[in-house]
Amino acid sequence: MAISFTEENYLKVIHRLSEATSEDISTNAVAELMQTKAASVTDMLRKLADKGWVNYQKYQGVRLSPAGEKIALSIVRKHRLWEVFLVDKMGFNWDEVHEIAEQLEHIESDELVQKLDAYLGFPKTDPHGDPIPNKEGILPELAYLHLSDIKAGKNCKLMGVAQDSAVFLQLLTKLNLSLGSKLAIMEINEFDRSFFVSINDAEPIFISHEVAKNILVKILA
Amino acid sequence: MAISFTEENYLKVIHRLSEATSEDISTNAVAELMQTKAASVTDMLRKLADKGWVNYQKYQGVRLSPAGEKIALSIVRKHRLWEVFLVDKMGFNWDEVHEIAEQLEHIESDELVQKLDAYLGFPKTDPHGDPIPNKEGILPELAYLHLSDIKAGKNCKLMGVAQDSAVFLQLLTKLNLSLGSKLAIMEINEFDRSFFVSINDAEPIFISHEVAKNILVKILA
DNA sequence: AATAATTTTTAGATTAACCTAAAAAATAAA
DNA sequence: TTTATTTTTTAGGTTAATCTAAAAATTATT
Repeated sequence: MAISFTEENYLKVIHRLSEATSEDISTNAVAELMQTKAASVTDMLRKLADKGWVNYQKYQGVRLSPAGEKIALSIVRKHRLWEVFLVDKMGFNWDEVHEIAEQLEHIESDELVQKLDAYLGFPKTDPHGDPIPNKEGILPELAYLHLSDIKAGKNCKLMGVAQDSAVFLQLLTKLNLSLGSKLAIMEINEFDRSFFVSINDAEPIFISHEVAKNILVKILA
Repeated sequence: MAISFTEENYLKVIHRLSEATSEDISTNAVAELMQTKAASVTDMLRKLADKGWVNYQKYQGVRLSPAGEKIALSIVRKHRLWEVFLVDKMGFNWDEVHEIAEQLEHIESDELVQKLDAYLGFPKTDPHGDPIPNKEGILPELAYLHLSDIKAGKNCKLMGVAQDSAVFLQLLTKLNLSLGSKLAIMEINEFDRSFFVSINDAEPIFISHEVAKNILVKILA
């Protein structure tokens, strides 16, 4: 069954919201991420339900059906593979690729995706550390922790970010933080919950709680 | 001014038709290439004229304005660069890339186009021998001849094709013809105007006039 | 030059995706 | 448990791109 760019974007957004919760997704939540009005979302949800891609009962919220989940994952897969392409092959910075990948993710050609994957060396994550679903749509659960949840005294490694916005990524770059950076938490300030950390063994600096919340790490042994 | 995929496709089609003639382009000609109805074309031509991309007087046909020409050339540029990418980097055959490039040509990012161009080594032609317009939209005029116009006894080199359809390209591949192939015209049959040619010095074979018409060559000294 | 044939345009509808404003349902607060 | 608030849906419209059928203009043919 044919699918439009818009429908793909709705499925992607519902998928994204579903990752954060096991509850049904509200019309308003979808509207906000889609940058549209709730009334438009209601129309679209009915349509997506007719096509069998979501389960939707009015006033009860929405969740993806298995068919919808499969489509959403294939879009996420394409988005993240193209991001790897843009950074690794085209030389873009990690804060520059999101918008372009938003376009490229809609290119339709299974064969291209497969060849691209091979060309990139079957990457496991995108330039922000987000896992790339495989061909079967299986998304490896990477159980990373938010830096904001780590205790003082720990050493950890930056494995990903919880947000892809250009301003946030540019800030990380300014702080000399990128995938793989080593973080030694010297101190956490009670007052504003800011972190005093040494990055790659350099002089420690301050990182706001807001930033720490959006940094994903694993603790080093 | 914002432009839609559809508008881009209309400009591209008008550009393509304009290459073959200096006359104004008819509504019907556009309708045929756009696979749509003449009435729809009329609507769109008025809109494109309002936006300043074409010159259009009703019943008198249409031609691109300088602004429209610029847009059309940038789409052609992207289409051909992506085709090179698909063949050279992704390993597709020359008959497999047209449809995918039709999608990729609408990706919006000047920076990506520039980086892609560099990554591909600033190619001068696409995998079918068609010239790639440069950043300024200047399209080198490659004055190739149709094989059907060459006299018996001549030696020439295959420089391009006048048609990108998969069936045609697959036939060429079957005949062992590709960009750069050497063609020695042994004989031209008066009856059906078919060509008896030796390809890369192999045993001569027959090529129909229809095929010869769509092969672009330059004569070897 | 008049008629026939073809091409192009207009008129009026349709579909997808969106909107605003009002009504209905669900949830929270008094 | 009523009342107030918030969320969601319905109703009715808009815009872009398309369509069919009919009218108008152009071109070709006697």
